[in-house]
Amino acid sequence: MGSLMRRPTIMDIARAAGVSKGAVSYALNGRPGVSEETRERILGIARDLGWAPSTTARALSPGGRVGAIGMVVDRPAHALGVEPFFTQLLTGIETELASSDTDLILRVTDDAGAEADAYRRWAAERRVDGVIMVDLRIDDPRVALVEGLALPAVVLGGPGGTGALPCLYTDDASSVREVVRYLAALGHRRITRVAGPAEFLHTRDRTLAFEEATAGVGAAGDTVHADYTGESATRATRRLLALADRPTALVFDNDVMALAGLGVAHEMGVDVPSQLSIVAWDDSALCQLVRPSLTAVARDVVACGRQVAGMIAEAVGGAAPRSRETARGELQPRGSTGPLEP
Amino acid sequence: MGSLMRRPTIMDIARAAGVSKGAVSYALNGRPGVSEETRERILGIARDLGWAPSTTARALSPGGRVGAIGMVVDRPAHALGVEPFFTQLLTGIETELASSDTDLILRVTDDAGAEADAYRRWAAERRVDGVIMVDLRIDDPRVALVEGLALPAVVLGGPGGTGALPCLYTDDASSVREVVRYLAALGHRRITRVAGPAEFLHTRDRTLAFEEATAGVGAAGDTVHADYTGESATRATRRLLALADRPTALVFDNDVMALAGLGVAHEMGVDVPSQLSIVAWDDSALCQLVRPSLTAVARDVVACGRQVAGMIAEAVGGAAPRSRETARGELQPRGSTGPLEP
DNA sequence: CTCCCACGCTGAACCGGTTAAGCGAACAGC
DNA sequence: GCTGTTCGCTTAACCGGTTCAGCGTGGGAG
Repeated sequence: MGSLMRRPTIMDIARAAGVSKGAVSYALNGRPGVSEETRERILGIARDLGWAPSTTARALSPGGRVGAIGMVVDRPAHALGVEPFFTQLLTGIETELASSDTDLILRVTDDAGAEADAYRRWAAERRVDGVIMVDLRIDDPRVALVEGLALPAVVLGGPGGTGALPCLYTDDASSVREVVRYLAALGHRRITRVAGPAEFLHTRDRTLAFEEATAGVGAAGDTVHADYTGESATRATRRLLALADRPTALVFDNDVMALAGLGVAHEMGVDVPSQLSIVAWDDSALCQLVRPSLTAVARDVVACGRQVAGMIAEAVGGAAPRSRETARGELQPRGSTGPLEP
Repeated sequence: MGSLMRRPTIMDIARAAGVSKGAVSYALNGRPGVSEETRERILGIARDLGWAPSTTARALSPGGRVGAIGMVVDRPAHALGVEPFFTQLLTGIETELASSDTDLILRVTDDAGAEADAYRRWAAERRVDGVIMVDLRIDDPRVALVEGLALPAVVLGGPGGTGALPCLYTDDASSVREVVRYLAALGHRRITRVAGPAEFLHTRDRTLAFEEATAGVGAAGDTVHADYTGESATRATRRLLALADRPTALVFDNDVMALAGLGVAHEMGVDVPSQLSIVAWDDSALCQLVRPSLTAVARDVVACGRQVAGMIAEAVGGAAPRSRETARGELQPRGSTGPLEP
């Protein structure tokens, strides 16, 4: 009864029950091969002994799971530093994975080559059962790579451009329309969007929808690109607000950039919202802490994380990959938007 | 060759080289037991075949590395959502681990029991080579648990209260003194600190240092506790600013709470900095994006992450555990602090 | 020439599970 | 009463590595 007891194995259970190793395995996995009576007895002993399966050993048998999902986040460190989106996504994924005793292996890289290497290594070493892919790019080479590795995967993004991989997508276009109509109704006719990097698929989708929607309400709808960091948004906003016919409304592709934009407006003496309206794409606590509070397109990112984790669990289980749609973002009007007051 | 080649095992290498399984193992692990010539040949074949070790199999036999470090973050989801600290730490850890092909296994839980379970399971199944412990509490039971599990570990926090575990600590006390002297020099005599949860060790250390420092300059130095979220700080700040003799300076234990405090001041018509000075403990891009920009105690959290990852790598390698000190936080004066103007 | 040891390698056990094959007993069908 | 089947379990191989004991060989020392 020492302090450093070896943890029980199925062999220990077998000895205690007076049966063979195999019988214990059948019993514990709910498979036929043992009588109901013996099964009960074995389960009881396992419980008494505090037995827990060794995923490591299980993974070794053909077709076994290793009990881990991989995710690579390929963003420059400074971009990741402040963005709530990522942390919220992580939280959602974790809560879902925890329920099935699955670990998340996370890798943060700052170049695409390292990301590809991670997938290759994970597949070769059987370190993960599947991967979650985020930040889908246009013609993303990772899709073919992961398909080639025969690694179960779910893409957060799309639809489209994900090959045969199932994806979890959002109807960004309708949220874009909602935002544009809302701003148009407030009287705005020069609306500029400070978007994320052009290579992201969802950036392009939003841009197309934005152009269509602004044209639809007879407004000028330009898009400039930044990289999700506050600094990049600060530069872009300074330039935009210095224009002769500066926009009267700005839509930022994330909350950090919107925050930066608000700061620049303040610094340049442009009042929000009487002279400039600001909309943030992702909502987070930040948007409500700042004054004026930021009107935002709120998505339940935590729920997204849960969903995508559920999907990868299914895919790992061998289910047919079926793409799903998340709840679309909803506009949360707050203090940073309003009618123009000359 | 076929599209779906089974990945090579050491047995395949052994066959190709005409030697035994054991010899291949010795050769690949750089251990004595094979001639230099044979080793070269085996390594060449392994390279040609594209062999990669199966961590799963390796973990099964006693004494092998699995190439993964575990970290549990036990904070309520909403608290984690916005805080840059965590993401920056993660980034630092990752950059360091990536250089040694080590994976990070991350678990986000919201109760201490689940955290303990994670350590136990990881240790029992040999899923990780070591763990990084954050958010050290007073009389933290995790220390004894992890020591008992004989799991290599490094604590981010301390010094003190970490038993025999090595830790990476910061001299918070001197930063506290710097902040208090700075505020006192500006004329502040009622300084209140909105701290993190009282159960964290670093919270207590800062509180003690704060009481001493404020007493030293003849100022009133109260501490109230919040939970690092914007909401909790909003409530606390509203209460504090409504007091008859309200504080003239507030020190918040993280950037998100400082942001919330700034919002409340604005909402209550208290001008920052002419009527109220605000200091944020951790610095981040947020502090510079907001107006007025927030005076902050800047620590290089990314560097902390790198350091702690380096330390756990050492500990896993069997090196003697030696605690280290990180660079202390430096005060970054910005727009949110200034002399009182009646 | 002999003895001993170091070297380089082999064979087999082992880690903790899963699973196919086999086997005796009970039981049903004809 | 004999055959065939099903049930309940055992045996043993297997997953992909690591590691220890053993063994033949060659070389140096005496």
